[in-house]
Amino acid sequence: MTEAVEKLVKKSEDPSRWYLQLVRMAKLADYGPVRGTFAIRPYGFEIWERVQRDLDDRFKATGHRNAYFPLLIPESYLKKEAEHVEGFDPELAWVTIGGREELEERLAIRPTSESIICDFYRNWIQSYRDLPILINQWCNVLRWEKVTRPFLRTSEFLWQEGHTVHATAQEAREETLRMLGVYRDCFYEAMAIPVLTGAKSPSERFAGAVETYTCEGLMGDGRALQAATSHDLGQNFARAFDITFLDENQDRVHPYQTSWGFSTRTIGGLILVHGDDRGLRLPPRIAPTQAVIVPIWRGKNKGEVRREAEALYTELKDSGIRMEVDLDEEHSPGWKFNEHELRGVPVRVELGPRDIEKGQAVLVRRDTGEKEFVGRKELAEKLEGLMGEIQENMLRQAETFREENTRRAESYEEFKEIIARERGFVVAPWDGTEETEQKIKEDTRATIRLLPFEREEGKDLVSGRPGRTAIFARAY
RNA sequence: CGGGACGUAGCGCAGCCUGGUAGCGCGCCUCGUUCGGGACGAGGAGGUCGGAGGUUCAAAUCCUCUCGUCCCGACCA
Repeated sequence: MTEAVEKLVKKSEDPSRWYLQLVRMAKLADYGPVRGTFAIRPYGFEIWERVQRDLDDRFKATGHRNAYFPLLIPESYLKKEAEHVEGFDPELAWVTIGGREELEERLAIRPTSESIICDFYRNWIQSYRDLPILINQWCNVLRWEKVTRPFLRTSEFLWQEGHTVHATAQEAREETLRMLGVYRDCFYEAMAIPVLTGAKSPSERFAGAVETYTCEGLMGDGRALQAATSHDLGQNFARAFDITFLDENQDRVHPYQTSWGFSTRTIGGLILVHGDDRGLRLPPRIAPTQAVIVPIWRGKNKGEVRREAEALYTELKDSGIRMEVDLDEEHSPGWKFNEHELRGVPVRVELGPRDIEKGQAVLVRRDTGEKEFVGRKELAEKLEGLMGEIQENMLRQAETFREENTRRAESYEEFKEIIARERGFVVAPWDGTEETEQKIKEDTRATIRLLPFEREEGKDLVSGRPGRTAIFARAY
């Protein structure tokens, strides 16, 4: 390897620096002038578009429709739900001047849209016949963050927020869990990230929610990432915003609401879960380019190789694979190999004079590095099959990693040692009190990531009191 | 928001201590030779030294403030 390749620090040596370098070298994002603002560059945005499309299809399939709500939220709206303001107050950015006039009431740039959406919903909902309301919004939000990193924590970020309204508590709860499942499927099937799902502890709940459910992924450095959340809001917001409807019995009652969100943070998760020392690795389902053809030519046969590469490109593209052909004449094949590996392209197709002679091409998998010679006629079919295989293998690799890094702690000593030494997920009983949760956090910096749905009883490692199993980790 | 480090060409850095005409590597542009794991030669372009104020005949260099970045902690998708 040459020194240029070694410019990317090893993931295992300095994960933090590796991440920042990779984001810039792979042209995913670039820093903005204001703290926490970033430009998502075309390659990064294409990944987001793929994820977005996958999720959006799933939302539509479960009966949701998209809409758009205002960016600016009057202060008085935010204040209506007490817990909600308190939760977001430290992170708000305010608009106080419009044109040249000082505003009578300052306007918050949305950190999330519950409050302003509820204000609309109050007017839109009169009767049980208006329910359920199943609306999703794709937008940007702003939270004044102190410590930021591209994708993982940015002041402004892109996301999707679903806001639904239901006649009964039961329906709202079902919706909350349904959307958690939708996220889970997207992570597993599209992003090849094996997330764990479960409920949050009360202290980690969304401000204003009755219950928060989460998808938690385990990153390559053993830290957990909250990747998407789904909230059962109960009647909290309906009461605060005075949303009511007449039910079948002619009684005026408050409806039940949910909200759920998934953000560009997941791109950070994708990088951390799948990336390696050579750079990014993208699952085929969301890779903007699924296979790249690198022609290898010599002076005398350049024209021929070039023509063959172009023909192969057209042929494979027509068979439905997202192809790219790298006809750049300034760089050597070796340079291109490294470049496309850095970008995480799932398969490289090498085509040189020897291959043309033999009527074949060389396929190299990004996930395993395996090299294979394939006859020209079988190429399209082979590639198509490879996409599925790579997708599956990447999920399997991530799953294996997660399993190897999920440990049961039998004593508090052991718990502390695991967090200090290996990190990863630690499974241990919790007595349900905030005191023990807080103590563990102070001692180890690990927090409860989730309470699994499968209830398991046990004795709390700190207090000795009876409790249920929780999953702990140090989080991003 | 605390503790530490750092802002000099697109990227990585030297110069600062001891003030005196801004440098190196990579990248970029042109031409030629190359091309199966980051090719080579020759020419060339590019910086109000993060910003503001101060000290000085003179500031990248000294002082003050400010903005930003990174690492380690407290809060969050």
